[in-house]
Amino acid sequence: MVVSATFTPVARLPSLSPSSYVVLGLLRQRGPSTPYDLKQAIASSIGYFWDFPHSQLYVEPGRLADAGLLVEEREADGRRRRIFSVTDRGVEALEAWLGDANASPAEIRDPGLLKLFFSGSARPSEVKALADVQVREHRKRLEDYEALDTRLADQAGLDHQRRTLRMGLLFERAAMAFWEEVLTDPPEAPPRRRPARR
Amino acid sequence: MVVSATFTPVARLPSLSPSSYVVLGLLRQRGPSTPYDLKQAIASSIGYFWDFPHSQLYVEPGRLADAGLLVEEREADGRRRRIFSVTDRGVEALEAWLGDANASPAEIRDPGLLKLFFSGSARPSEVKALADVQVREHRKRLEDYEALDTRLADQAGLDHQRRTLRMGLLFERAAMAFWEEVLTDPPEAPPRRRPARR
DNA sequence: GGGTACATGTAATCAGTTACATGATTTA
DNA sequence: TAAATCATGTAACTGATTACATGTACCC
Repeated sequence: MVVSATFTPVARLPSLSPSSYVVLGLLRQRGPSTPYDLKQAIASSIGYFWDFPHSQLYVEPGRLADAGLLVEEREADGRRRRIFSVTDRGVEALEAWLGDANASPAEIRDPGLLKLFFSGSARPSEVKALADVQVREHRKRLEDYEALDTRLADQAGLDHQRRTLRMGLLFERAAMAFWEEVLTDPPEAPPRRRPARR
Repeated sequence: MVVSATFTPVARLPSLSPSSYVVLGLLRQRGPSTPYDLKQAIASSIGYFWDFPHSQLYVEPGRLADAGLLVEEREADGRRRRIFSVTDRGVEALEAWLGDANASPAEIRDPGLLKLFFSGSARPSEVKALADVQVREHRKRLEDYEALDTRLADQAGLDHQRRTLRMGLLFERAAMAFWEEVLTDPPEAPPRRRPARR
């Protein structure tokens, strides 16, 4: 006779990515939500810092559900949308992550900065055009943040979101100052390089 | 008799990613280089803002070479390393990119901030621990940048690199101030949420 | 009732990451 | 000459993006 051993029926945790935690964390904050709800929530908050296309929000929750961290339900009525909720194990996973004070370092992934870095060989007018656009875009973003901040200030219980936004404000202010400086005091063009090969 | 029409033998440009431009731009700056050279160069400069694992630096140049933007040579001697150089078409592609003043917006991809955002339900001590680590890490990073800046100041022709680094300095200073503020004036914990489902 | 914007999802592709594996050089 | 570190690469996987496709609600 075969004795069935006790084993955990839960799938091995596929080490979770930042996007997993965004999904997990948002569901925790908001309670049961559809992918579209998440999309909306992201668009007006954490998406400014960590964005991804909406298609992810249909795939990633599925993964998390497979891992037992979420459960999926279907609406009964017409749309039959998928509604996800965090399970106890999901909360555990989230809290384990939050409880670990270590985090890999920030990366300012900024295509504009990347261009500046490589603009040594470009014409000064191009650098100026770049900086112009950047100042405009950062100003716009800054205004968005300020409006958002005002909204958050009214509501209780959103202090962590608001605080995170504050870093966004600081960043945008720094970026604006930076690009204005590029305009008023442009970097010097280096001596011409030797021509490329071939 | 078949008349061969004029056509461009160059492969269709697979729209280039930021990493493509990092490779292209570095090769332009440095002249012919091996993947390892690039790795070194990235580690002490643009990698702080836009990093990727070294394996990419063996794959991506291959892609660019297929697209006709680089040429690959082999060392004749023992190691037979692969040496890549930018072609005229590569320079064109790079300059087209630099010449376009538009750039998609920056994303501060910061796992630490992500944790803060979702720490509403965490214990205050956890937030404190997080902030402690962040202050330490940002201070360290700031020191790195300052050392790097001193080195760059000595050399001529690196003004654009140095300028880019300046944004890094501004960011790190802002981040340090921010996390110190989290320590001295922690965000308020929201009222307890309803328990998760299941 | 036709158009437009919002909403919902899937499939194919591709870039990026992880893991592995090994070779070459220096140093103890 | 063994150990350690630096250097070089590939393969498999999987997460992310792009593109497509269609459904539903609202507005004129």
